[in-house]
Amino acid sequence: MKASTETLRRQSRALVLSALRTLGPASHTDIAAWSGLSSATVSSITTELEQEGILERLPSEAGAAAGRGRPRVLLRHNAGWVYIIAVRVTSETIQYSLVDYSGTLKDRIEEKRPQDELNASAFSKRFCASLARLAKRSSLPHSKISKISITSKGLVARDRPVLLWSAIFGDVPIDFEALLRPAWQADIALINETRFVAQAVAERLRAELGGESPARLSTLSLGHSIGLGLAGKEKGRRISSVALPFGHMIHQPDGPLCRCGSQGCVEAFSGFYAILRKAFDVPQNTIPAKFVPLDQMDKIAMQARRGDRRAEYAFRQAGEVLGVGLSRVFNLYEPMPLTITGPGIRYLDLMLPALEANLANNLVVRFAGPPKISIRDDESELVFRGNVQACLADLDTDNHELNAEAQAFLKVEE
Amino acid sequence: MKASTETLRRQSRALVLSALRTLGPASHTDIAAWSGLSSATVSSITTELEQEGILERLPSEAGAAAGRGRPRVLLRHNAGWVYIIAVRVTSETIQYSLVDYSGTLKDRIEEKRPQDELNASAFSKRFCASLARLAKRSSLPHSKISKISITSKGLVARDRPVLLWSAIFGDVPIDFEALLRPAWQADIALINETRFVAQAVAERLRAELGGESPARLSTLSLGHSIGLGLAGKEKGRRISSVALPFGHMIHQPDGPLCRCGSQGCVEAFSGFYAILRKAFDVPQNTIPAKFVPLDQMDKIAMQARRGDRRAEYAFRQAGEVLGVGLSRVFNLYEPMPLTITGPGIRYLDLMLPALEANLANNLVVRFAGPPKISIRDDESELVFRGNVQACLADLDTDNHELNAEAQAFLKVEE
DNA sequence: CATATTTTCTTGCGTGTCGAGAAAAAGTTG
DNA sequence: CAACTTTTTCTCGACACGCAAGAAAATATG
Repeated sequence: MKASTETLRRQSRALVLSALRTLGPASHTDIAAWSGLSSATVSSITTELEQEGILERLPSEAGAAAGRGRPRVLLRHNAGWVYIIAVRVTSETIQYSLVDYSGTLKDRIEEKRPQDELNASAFSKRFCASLARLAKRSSLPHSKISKISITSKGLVARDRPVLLWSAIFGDVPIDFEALLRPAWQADIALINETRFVAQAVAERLRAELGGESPARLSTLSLGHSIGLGLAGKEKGRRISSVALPFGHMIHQPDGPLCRCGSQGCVEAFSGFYAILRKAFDVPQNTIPAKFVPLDQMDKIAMQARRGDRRAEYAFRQAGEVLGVGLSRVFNLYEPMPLTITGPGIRYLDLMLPALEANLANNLVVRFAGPPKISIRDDESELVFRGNVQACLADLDTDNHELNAEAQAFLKVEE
Repeated sequence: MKASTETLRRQSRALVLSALRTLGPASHTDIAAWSGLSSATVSSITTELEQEGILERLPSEAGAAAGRGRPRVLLRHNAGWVYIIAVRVTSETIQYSLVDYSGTLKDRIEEKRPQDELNASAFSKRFCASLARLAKRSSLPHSKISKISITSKGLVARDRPVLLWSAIFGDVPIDFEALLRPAWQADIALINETRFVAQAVAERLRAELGGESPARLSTLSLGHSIGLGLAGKEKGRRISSVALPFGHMIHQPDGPLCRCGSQGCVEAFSGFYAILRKAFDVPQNTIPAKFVPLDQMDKIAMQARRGDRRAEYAFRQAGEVLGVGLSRVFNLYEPMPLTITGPGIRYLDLMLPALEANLANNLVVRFAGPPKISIRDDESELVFRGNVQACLADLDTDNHELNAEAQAFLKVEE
């Protein structure tokens, strides 16, 4: 709505910071060239940011490739300006990562989740303790942590960091805001992890292909549960992403029972437990297993590859349902490239033909042509990177309120 | 990305114009209060816009409710500044509406489509002729028409005004850009009509409820085919909307044959022809009828209400499929209020219970609660109003390039 | 040590928004 | 009818932003 001259400055500042994120350490002229801003504007903004402590000058260019003229002054994010903590919660482990403002991983705690800890309050208690330990270990005051971004599977509220439904705690909600606010001033975010897979893949593609990267892309995560992420280039060079609760989209109203209590969700056809259930011909409304060991899945896959009809059909059906589901998504959004990740890619040979066939059987996909499908086996890394990239982009865009105290401090100094 | 001081002016100008759209004729102070801009800025912008001929002063306030102080100078859009033509193409009729810049309908041509005109080139020829006639009748030069916005059902390309697939012409595309560019300089847009139903409903709700209006809403159009529109409040007070090709989302991969050639589309269960086919127990892969007279549908409905099992089931299944389909959409976006329009609302009593039951059976909808459903019987009016509102909002936002010649003209005058 | 080269930094200008107050145009009151 | 009040419009000076151009800085080269 109303935009003032300060809005303009904000945008330009964000643009400068964004230039440094994608270029790495860079000089005035580099930033000006990349951003389209004039050299004068960049100069004014960088000195401002430098005084505020957000940027710092690189110690000097070591003379190596110095060239002829006045030596360039390289700028970069001041790593110690603020920190973020990226947490990844999976059903097996929790990973707490401390990351500085330049995006470098400083410290990490990984803990196994006891498989019998089905109690939300025990989980919460340990969660808080580990978080505190991580900050303490680097002797960082809590005020230096500007964002705690938690990723998980399951259903996440849109507007609050609340886990509404998860495979482990079911309908017992976990409110991370209520949990962490007492001890932390940081921004607290809870995001479905598949979103960040999409974010990371899109970010990487943009870095590689530049303007040629696709306007939108999707990522599918296969495992115990099914996740779908979408990423798109918004105006202003930023990449935005969402996670869709694809796993709990109804595929067939009277279908097999899902962990969420509904019948016929995509997950109830294509999740590991669903494939297991089908392969062993267990009744379709049996309450699903919470965990399926990978080697058990491997065994079924082996049977399928050897020609066992039942096992083969279990995987094929999983692929079919994914294909139809994706065709629905692409129908509503638009056909876009697909990247598949997660432990389930080990069985992709058993699912992909059915997936592709069903994906193509749709008016919109027929017109746009079949989307490119690619596979990545580093889901964990992608989730982490995507999370960090999104957090840092957030900070770059609106580090203005946050730093009010720092700015006041500077004013006094003058 | 890069924003300059001119960007700022653009935005402020758009804000002023947008204030006048929602307030009607208004004074400086009104505009300043509504927009948050200062009185000085508004003054500078309005005199600018007035000189360019975009705004005009209202002839004086007739002294009636004049009040005490200096009399207000009311401003409004200069109706004759530019014109738009809004065209609505349905399978039965084509409606061409000439609308001035203030949003007033100036002239309209309605023509029946010959039911045997299945030839795209005959259609195209008549289309061009009628459009030319409309402009000529008001003796407007083509250059005064700044936008021709066509609405239709069927599959529309995202980035070009091309009708890719339609019930009548099938896969024979109609490229309105190629068709109209020779004779018109106007912007040419082709949009699925359900989008504008959503736009109009959202716009109306905002006018009635102000900030209390829902952030998002959906509209479902029932008839020969099925349409779904979504509208949402974007930042900057504007309402944005999309039409989703909901009718051709696959409901069931091996389901009945759809007019589009796929099997199991939503339309193939819930469109009029699908209900007819089911009620008469015609084989599900029979090539669907292109038109179903309303009185024939009425007859089936009558039978269903009297207890005919087969007819009743045909409608119930249509409702079920719509409900499951909507649950999928709400799962991917978010649950939101639903407005149902179109000729099919006459049979809603036969479909609504099944629709509601299936809509609720979903994890996401279960958490958000069942969406409010309302019914409107003025689809035609909504499509028209939504189209006009969207066009005018577009013009208000970027009438800057368009008016380059007018501005040059003014420069010479000075 | 002067010159070429490259980058950084500064100055002046045009444009945008805003606050405050002057000017305008009525009604109100003695 | 003239002075006063009220309400709105309009103008002016101050300040912020971005930009083009050129001055200044810092180095390599001959």
